[in-house]
Amino acid sequence: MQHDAWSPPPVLLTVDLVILTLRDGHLHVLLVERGEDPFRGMSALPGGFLNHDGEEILDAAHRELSEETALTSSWVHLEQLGVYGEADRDPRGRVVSVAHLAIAPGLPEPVAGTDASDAAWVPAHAVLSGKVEVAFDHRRIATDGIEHARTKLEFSSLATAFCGAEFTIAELQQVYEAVWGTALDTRNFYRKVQAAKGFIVPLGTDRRSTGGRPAQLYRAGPKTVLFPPLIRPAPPAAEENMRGEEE
Amino acid sequence: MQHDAWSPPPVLLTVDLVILTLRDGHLHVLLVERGEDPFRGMSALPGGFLNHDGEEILDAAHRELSEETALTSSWVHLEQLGVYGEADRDPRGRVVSVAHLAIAPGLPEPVAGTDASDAAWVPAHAVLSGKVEVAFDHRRIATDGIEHARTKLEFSSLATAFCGAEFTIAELQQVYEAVWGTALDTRNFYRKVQAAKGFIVPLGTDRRSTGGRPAQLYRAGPKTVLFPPLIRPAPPAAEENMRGEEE
DNA sequence: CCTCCTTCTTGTGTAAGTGACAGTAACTGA
DNA sequence: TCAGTTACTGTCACTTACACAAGAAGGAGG
Repeated sequence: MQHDAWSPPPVLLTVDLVILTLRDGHLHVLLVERGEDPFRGMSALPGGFLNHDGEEILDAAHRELSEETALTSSWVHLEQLGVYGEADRDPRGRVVSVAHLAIAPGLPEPVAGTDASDAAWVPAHAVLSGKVEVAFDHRRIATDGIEHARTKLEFSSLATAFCGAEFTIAELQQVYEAVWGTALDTRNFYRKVQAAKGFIVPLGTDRRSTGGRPAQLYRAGPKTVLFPPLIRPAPPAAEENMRGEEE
Repeated sequence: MQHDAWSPPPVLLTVDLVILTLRDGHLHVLLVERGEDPFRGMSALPGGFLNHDGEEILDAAHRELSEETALTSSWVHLEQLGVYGEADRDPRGRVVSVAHLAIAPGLPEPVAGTDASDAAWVPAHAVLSGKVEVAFDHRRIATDGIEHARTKLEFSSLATAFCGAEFTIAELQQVYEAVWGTALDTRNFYRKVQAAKGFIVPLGTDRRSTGGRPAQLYRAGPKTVLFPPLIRPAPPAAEENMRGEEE
């Protein structure tokens, strides 16, 4: 089927990042304003081409992450999300993007002064709902990334990546509430997170005065998979009445 | 940072397939014997380069699937698994592989007479344990694919992809037992699969004589996400005794 | 026709988990 | 010490999960 004269078509690889963080109790995504020509001036996910032929994809993701944010690679969760390679997704030609999901503790400073013309934290719902236009197929990538994070919060200890090294259970609950967009019962939350052994480990009763009773501090535990998981409450939608459908 | 003279390094894209099926009650993976030069003669996952610049990745996966198996694209589950692009994974140069997971109903015939020198169904445990050597990083890809399938069996209706259009609950249970490698309680299994509305729908009490009582036939239902999920029983390993760890 | 064999199908009791609910504990500042 | 703020906990009703064994429906053979 393949002649010796035939050679496979080369493609260009980019790395795109869905960087999530919490700001004032809401989930935010980092978007940059494109300074280059396709979609110049439009918002887009941070990302870029491989630097050189030998650069590892994950290293490129780390590089882009530190270029766009002032984050050291530690304390940042970074994982591969998937490939987006539709033939017509980039007007420049065949560009295949490896999307990554990054999660970082709250970064109050809206990063700026980097390669990209401008960078800003945008509320996640603004991207999901389409209020903010984004270039390429980046809305789908962001949507997939956010949904991935929401699901992974249920079954893994990913939520601790939104917090710093030390956090309180109340802060952890805020993470879940912000990412899922739902309110949770405090008492049940306490019971569940403490029932999942290895999720969080208590530190020496440190305190953090915020005007009330001091909170116990915890750090992330060794386990990355949560058991039992924290099942996300079903949204009020999807009510399907099926009657006469027994046996 | 990037000069006008700079241009991103091109890479070659391949599509690799982890094709799973059930044969005599055990999970099998399709491996081909490589006829080309890197790792010639060694077993590998079926796959290949993009045919031309405009070929969609998913289409390429379908093409490779039908080249290696006599399967029509219908009745085959095919989804993207992830990207494997380490710089030194292919001695020919920078080759990035988009791995896919394919699941097909039992194919008793060991496929042959295709482009690849030879194709054979290999028991999954032989690949996982390293008994069978495979080229490139294909052992990791296969391992990831199998683990992905195991997890997805819990939360999606993926198991029906291992069966034909019609199946009995006992056959569906065999799928779960084979993929997970564990025995399941028949009564609880019946209750659970029937509790997940939209998972399977009964047909008109057809029968299939196997010497015993005829079995009810079912087909896959409309729902792709299972609720409640079928939680996989924890393997006997991973017993961690943590004492004095209360409160 | 009866019996045996093989396979499919079902119910119950108990243990654990889940969700809804409100009040107490610990500290700060006036 | 009193009010304000935040952190933390216990119970009860209900649902779900698991372990467990007997009956139903057909085929084969006497």
